[in-house]
Amino acid sequence: MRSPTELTAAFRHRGLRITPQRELLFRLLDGNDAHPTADDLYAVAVAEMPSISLRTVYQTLHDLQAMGEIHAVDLGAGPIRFDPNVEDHHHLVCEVCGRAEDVHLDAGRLASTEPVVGDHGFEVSAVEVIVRGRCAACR
Amino acid sequence: MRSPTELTAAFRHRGLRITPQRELLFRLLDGNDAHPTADDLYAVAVAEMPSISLRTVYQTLHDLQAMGEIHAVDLGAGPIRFDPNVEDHHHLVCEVCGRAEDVHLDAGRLASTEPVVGDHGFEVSAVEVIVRGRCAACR
DNA sequence: TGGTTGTTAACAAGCTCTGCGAATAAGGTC
DNA sequence: GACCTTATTCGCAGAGCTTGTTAACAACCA
Repeated sequence: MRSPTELTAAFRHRGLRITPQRELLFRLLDGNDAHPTADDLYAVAVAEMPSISLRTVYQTLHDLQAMGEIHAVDLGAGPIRFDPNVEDHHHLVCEVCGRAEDVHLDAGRLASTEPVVGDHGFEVSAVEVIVRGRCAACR
Repeated sequence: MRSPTELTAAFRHRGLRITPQRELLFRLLDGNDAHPTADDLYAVAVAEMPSISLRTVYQTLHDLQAMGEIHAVDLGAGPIRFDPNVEDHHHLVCEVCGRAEDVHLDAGRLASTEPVVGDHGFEVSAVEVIVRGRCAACR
């Protein structure tokens, strides 16, 4: 995800308006590597802006997702997480505490899935890897 | 998943009872590679046994899952799918029609994620790969 | 400043899945 | 085969997450 300042420009460029709610969410997401859920973000946002609604959080997250600024990640354990890191990376998910960490798997290694997939006549657009296990803290 | 006959024995062995509902679901899952949802299975089951309830379908799927006979797969698109194929494999998901196909990625290739993961102090129990794209029919 | 139009908040509802309890039926025993 | 014990089923209510709807509101432009 780009910086809040750049996002502001990008939204304006698309004819979208900049509201205090959106600015707040831009800030909360900026550099956030905690893989928060919509509800997580809402909880933090509401502390700063009591009038903000959960609906607006979802709305803004969808807008950002549509612009490719964030990714929605379904880790198969509860609600969808949002990830402002759109670089090529994957996730380690702790089966005990549920926390997710980023992991950078060798792209070349995964790229070699393509010939295999080719046999299926599949046109690949993305490869997601979820590594499940127990994190250092939970062992 | 083992055959319906073997499952019957396995359930009995565990002190679980064999009911017509369970027998029906064993049959519907046997060799089923369509990655059905609980509701999919219910729809087919109800055609044959109008009195069966969705609740029972979920219940039986959980039982089978607890016995390791099937896997629950969250493809990040709608409800959970159930997969009687518990061999080591991964999934291709079509972003257009939503269908899922099995794909056998080279295990050795994925196993080499372990040293990378090791840096995080993570104890790996499973690696799930979802390949997204468009299937042959949807291109 | 005023008008236009995108945004917000609140509420209701959809969808998937689970908890609960009474009625039912499987499987063992006599 | 009848009976008893106990697992199972069914139906419904409800939790949890997410989205649709709409009137009031506010950002932006002229």
